[in-house]
Amino acid sequence: MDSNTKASPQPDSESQTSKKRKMVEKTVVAVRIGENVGKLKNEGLPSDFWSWRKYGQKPIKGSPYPRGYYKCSTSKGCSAKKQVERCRTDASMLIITYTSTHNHPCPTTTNSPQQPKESESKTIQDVSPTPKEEDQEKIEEQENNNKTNDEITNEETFQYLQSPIRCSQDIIIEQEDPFKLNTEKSHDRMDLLLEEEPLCYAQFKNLSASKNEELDFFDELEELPMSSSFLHFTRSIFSDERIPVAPS
DNA sequence: CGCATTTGACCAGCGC
DNA sequence: GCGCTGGTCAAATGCG
Repeated sequence: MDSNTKASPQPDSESQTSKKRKMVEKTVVAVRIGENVGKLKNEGLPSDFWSWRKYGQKPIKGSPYPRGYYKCSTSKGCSAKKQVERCRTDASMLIITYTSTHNHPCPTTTNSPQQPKESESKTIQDVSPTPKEEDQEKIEEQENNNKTNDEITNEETFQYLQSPIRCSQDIIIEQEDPFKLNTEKSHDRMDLLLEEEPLCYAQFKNLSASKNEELDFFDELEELPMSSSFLHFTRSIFSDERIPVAPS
């Protein structure tokens, strides 16, 4: 687009090195879109704090659903990308793969026009003053390298993420292992799995009026938080308030 | 009119 | 070395 041309796909970051298709920093997120498919934009594609521009779509072999390619349009020079595809066996599951990192602060913290609600931003900042995916990537890198208590930390995070939103769907991810394949292949542990259950937000809203603004934020944007900021965010909120989720 | 999305083509890595 | 597949670009189209 801007600097990288088609003819010479200069790697945006060192992580991409020379190999185009090899071992880039990836963060995989599984999102359940459920009944909101028709309601959400882009077939229920949840976005995060950044705005994304779709630049391609390709049918993926072995999957009945195409994969969409998105670039971060929040900042012009941002090389952050994400790929969105549906789970082969469960159309209600979206698999979002984030690659590269944002080279700009999260728009949430900068009062972006996309984030009309200020209260949410404040909340996020409270939880994570520097919500950068970069941090997350680093953390994950450390976790990969140093499998000590860091791993435990990650497991805790994973549990935190799972706990409040877990329904019966976690089985799907356990069984359906588009990530596990990747994990086995690259012996790189799955960076992150976050299941999204929109119902949780609705229920959460009912249960916690004080969090109404945050819920309204997600509800309004229909977004799925996933990055480090939201790891903390989710942990902070959900771990303190274990909302029992009863899938209806 | 401007911007985002769609879609086909092209390029490059990877497996056989 | 060849073919396949994934990833990206860019023109065309649609929408606000």
